[in-house]
Amino acid sequence: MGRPKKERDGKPVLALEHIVETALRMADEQGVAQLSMRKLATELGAGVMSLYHYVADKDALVEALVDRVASEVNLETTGNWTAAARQLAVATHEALLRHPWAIPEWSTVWPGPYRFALTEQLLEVLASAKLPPDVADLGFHALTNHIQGFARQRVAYGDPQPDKEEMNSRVQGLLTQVDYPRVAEHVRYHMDGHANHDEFGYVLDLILDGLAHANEN
Amino acid sequence: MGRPKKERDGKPVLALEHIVETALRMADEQGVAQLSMRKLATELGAGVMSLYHYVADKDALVEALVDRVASEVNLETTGNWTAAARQLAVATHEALLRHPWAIPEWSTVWPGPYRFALTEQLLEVLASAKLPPDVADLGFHALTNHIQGFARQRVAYGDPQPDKEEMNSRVQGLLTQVDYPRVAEHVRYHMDGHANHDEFGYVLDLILDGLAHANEN
DNA sequence: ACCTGAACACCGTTCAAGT
DNA sequence: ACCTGAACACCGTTCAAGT
Repeated sequence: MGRPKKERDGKPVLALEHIVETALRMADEQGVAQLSMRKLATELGAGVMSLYHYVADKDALVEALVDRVASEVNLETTGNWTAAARQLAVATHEALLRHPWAIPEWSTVWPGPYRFALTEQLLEVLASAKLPPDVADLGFHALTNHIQGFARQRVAYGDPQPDKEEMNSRVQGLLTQVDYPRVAEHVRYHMDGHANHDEFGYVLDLILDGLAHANEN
Repeated sequence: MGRPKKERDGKPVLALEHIVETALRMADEQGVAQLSMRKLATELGAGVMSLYHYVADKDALVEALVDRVASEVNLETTGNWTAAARQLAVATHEALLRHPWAIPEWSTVWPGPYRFALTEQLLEVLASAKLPPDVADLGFHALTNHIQGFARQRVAYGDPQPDKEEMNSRVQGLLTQVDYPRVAEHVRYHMDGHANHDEFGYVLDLILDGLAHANEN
């Protein structure tokens, strides 16, 4: 709002980090869809075009934002490869839940350095397991799909999103609907909290056990 | 282009089906992101605002488009429950590959009737397996995540997309990169076609076998 | 019922100009 | 190097009006 504008002493007012942090906060509050270069600039107390000195275009900003989310994932792990893979998966899952707008972007957007480092780390952990190459590949994608898929699902069935309050009323409609009894039953199952609490970890262990088991044959 | 405009005889020029089919073709050609109400109207030889007599807003159009993709999935199945689940999964996977722009929308957008019918059918198939409720739920999400995740992955590693030719050059850069050796190795593995061809079916069977096996204990 | 153009309130981004 | 306003080429959608 009524912030000091322009330069202050000789130092730049803007900085990439400042831009990204502010954009992240705005995305967390209203979703990426609602984030615009113009709103972001206003929030920063700068002219729109100033942003373009730090970021090539809007896509690059979103990429930076997603990578900022990736940066929250702790890459240090302890224990054997299954423990390590589990830690990476859980940490990624939690980072995505902290920034739900990032879930659909996660595998759509070109990865930044943090995202690459995370992928590298997970692949490295799987490599350390000395699995047959095809099993390792399959395991990587199974883990990856599970991380994203579950985050999406958890947000969908979980707390109302700032982004989509319309959706919540539609979900209510579903429950009193009669055309799709199994769907209604399924939604009710999740709403009652039968699932959510640690289905993520449960399925994760199934995948990891499956991989470890494949290694013994 | 130079099409006949306005009414012809007494009949409406536009029709929801015509709008959706045209929009679908445009989305297939250029991606949903490039699709605009204005371009669509021009393509149809109509004024922009005419569209709003058939569709509430742009979101509703995209929902209709995604449901049009869902409508391509054949719901009739044969054989036991694993065979039936397999058929639904494969048919969905194929429909998504036919319309890659729909993959990120698939679980983001509110489902239309065809999508609901498909979900209902898959849940029904799983219900017929008489699995314990938690296993059925877990199986549903595993299948669902696998369908989407694999379609996404296959498009990412597969043929160049009309949408994102910039990405293809970035992938090339990755291969000659040295910072992320495991990532480069992984991408090369996929590019060499070691995976893609039927990893989808392979992992699908792992999931189904796992569910069937869980049922025996 | 069906179709429409003008107008409004937004976008991202190019350009030319300022310090 | 850093910042900027004006301008351009787009958006989706409201409104009031036409048939």
